[in-house]
Amino acid sequence: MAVSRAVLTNVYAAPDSCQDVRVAKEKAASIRALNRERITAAILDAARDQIAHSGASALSVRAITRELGMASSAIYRYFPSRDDLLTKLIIDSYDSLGAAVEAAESRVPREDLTGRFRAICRSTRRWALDNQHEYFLIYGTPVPGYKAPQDTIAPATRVATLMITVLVEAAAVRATNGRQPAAPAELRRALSPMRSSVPDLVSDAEMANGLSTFSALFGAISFELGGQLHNVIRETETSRSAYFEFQIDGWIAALGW
Amino acid sequence: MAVSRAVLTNVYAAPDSCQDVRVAKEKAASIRALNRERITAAILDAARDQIAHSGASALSVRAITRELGMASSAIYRYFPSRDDLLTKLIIDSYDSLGAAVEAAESRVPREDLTGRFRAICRSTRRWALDNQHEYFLIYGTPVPGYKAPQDTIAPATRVATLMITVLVEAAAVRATNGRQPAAPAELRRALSPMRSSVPDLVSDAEMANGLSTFSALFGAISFELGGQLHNVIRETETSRSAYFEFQIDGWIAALGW
DNA sequence: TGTACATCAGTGAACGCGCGTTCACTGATGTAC
DNA sequence: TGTACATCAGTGAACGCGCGTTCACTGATGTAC
Repeated sequence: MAVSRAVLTNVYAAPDSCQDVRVAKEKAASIRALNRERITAAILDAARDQIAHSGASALSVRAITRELGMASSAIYRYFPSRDDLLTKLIIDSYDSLGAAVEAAESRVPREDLTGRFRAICRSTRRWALDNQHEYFLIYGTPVPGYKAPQDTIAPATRVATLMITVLVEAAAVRATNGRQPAAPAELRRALSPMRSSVPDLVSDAEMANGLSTFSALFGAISFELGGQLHNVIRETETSRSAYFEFQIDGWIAALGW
Repeated sequence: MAVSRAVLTNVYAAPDSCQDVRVAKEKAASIRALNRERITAAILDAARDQIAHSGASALSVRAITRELGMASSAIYRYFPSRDDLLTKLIIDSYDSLGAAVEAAESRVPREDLTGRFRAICRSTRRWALDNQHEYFLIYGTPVPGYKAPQDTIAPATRVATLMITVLVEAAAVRATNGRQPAAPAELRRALSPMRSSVPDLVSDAEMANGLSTFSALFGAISFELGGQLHNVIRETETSRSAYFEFQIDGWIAALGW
């Protein structure tokens, strides 16, 4: 009980700092609202810790509140149910990955298309290695019975959107050199849902290729994290990245850039 | 209780058939041994049903015994613990996939290398679509805290072994046409664990390429099963396979065959 | 600036549930003579 | 072929645990006058 209090006190004590006071004034935020933000963040942090330690399926609201030193019922002032908490964590994971990849990609000169592609691949892998359980939370086994709500869609597409952008610009470069052959009707029909969010400039084959490369990227990462490379690729970071870089070269070649 | 009995009776009743009697004679199997086999199989079936319905993490020995109408403690006459049961299921899944892929591959004429490669890809996907939860049991999120024992290794490598065989034969064909350039030292070192089970005939680049293609295959399948193609590729079997066939062509091209 | 009321955060007990595993037991099957 | 003993399969009660969620409550913060 004493320990619990200490944790909560730490959480409450934070508003002393200058920045927090400024923020409080700017937003005209009440002590209540500030604490609410702070504790919500503490809950999410504890939840992420727990996922990182024992996986998403073991996520338990009781364990979280225990960690924070609060009554197990208190969490219901912040999240209506375990599922809502899980949804929030999923959205945050997508956003965390999306932000990391966007940041890395934006540091490459716009005209360096393969450089931008490489940056996307590398930063996705980097983030996955640094956040293994969060990676599997969003790209691992679908949780049975869990239906992803609407709000997850936008964050989920950030990396794909970036990839498509690069694909489009590459197609623009290629387009000055000549037209592409038409894809078989069956493939064209298969791609129709994706077509609606990709300019006509990108041919069907380029689109399908890009998508296939995209899933290959995640396949490579899942293999590495899932232990499928055990006894196959040396278990050092140097070797693992050397093999990954080899793969990037292959993907670029397959894209015809 | 009455229902339970009925279920068990069904299980026990089976030895009436000619085949079972023959098997019993051949093996000089006692009624006890026969029942043991039958009930072990019934437990595994129920377990697979449960996995197919609610995923591996929800696997519960109590639910299995309930389904079979036996006391929850009875299962400990067959499996020492839940973890051992899970291990057996994992091994069976690997074997089921392995057998399916080997069967499909063996039906293609030996000299048709790309045909054999195609057969491996298609049958892997087919099996995964038909056994989604078993697929995620072996290629999905690693179960936290679960350490795969030695006995899973051999079954786990059946598909990969098949792939390597085709790779080796392709390298033999290629070898008559000329030598391959040496791979960078870093990549060569990264591949060293795999090297020990692949003949020198296959160059480092070919090996790395094959492995990368292999993970791309599983990436593609995981994307399809995991719902990542939702709103991207039309949700019909025709469209999904058309896109998959397109990918196979890409992989073959990337392998340089 | 002070007071009265409304809102909110957090508590602790309880509900009802399911889980894996152990244990002493009974009755059926198998084995040795 | 029959008997005596050993092995095995299955039972049902119990242990000890953790879970998500509800509820009536207390005390602190916020708001309107």
